[in-house]
Amino acid sequence: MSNAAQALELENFLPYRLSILAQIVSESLHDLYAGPFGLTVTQWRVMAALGRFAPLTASDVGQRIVMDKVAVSRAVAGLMTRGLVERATDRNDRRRASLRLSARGRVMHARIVPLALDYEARLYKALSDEERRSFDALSDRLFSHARQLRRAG
Amino acid sequence: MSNAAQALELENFLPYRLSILAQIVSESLHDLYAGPFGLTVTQWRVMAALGRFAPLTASDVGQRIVMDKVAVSRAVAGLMTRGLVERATDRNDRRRASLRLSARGRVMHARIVPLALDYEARLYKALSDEERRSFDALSDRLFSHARQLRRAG
DNA sequence: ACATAATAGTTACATTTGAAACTAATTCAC
DNA sequence: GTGAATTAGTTTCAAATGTAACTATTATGT
Repeated sequence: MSNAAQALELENFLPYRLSILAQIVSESLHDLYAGPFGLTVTQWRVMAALGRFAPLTASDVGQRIVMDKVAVSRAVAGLMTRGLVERATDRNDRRRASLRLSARGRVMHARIVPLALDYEARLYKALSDEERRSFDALSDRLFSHARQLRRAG
Repeated sequence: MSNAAQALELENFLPYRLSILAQIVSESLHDLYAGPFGLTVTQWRVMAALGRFAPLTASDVGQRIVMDKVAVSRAVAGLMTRGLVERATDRNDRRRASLRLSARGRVMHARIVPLALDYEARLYKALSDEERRSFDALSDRLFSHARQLRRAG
């Protein structure tokens, strides 16, 4: 058993590598919709969630996109101000309100989705089809495992 | 050529998946050193860079850990206040200052590194050795490619 | 039925972060 | 050598974010 101190090689350290990869990808994507459409990252994610699963309550949105309720509330407020999202209070439970994209919101969503998918496609060109499937599977396993570790402490 | 609108499935969308994976890993790691040692993510990264490559200028640190100079400046200020980092102005170019961990900083660094490596090891248990090598290689390719795409626009 | 607790969502306050302006020192052009 | 442009790093101000407290409504226990 060696007692030599292990070195932390930041450039090979998985958490660090994941962080900078996610960061550069997120920034690249942000470039596509921030300028032209004036959306923040959180606003775009809310729109993406509503575009796919509406109607959703704010809590549902938060669960979908792993974002706390305050962040969702603020993003929704901004989207409502711009008329991109509509809210309707639930008749049976007036604490809840279901959210959906407005007509304008759907138009914007329909413009952004192809840009986002195109960027994803260009990114995936770094990998062959088989490599892509492999990466997706492995990253899923890492995610599930990271979540377990977090719960376990 | 299909003209059917493609759907954006957030849960399968690579940028989104990378984002939440990096986030949960980063938060888990943060739990290890934030409470016990009172460091922010950026402060810890600066310490990690200095622990491995010192002496470095603030700009060098920024390049190593992909962080802008304002963030580095603030992290270093905090670390200096706590006596964890030392600064020495360059004699030949007094704009520059070389940074290194202080004795206290080295002690703290030496305590955190094993915790970080242990977390990484536990995380990697989700994968076999071969899968790990595969994931590392593929994520490297994605990173390089993402950087190229970013430059290209 | 009534008090207590729980849930959905918002608001307020403090901290963090980012962009741009700024200071100081050095290099470059001529 | 002098003025303009660069570079290193800090400060300033505004925007974004997190935590905790808050409002309103519904559910629960007795």
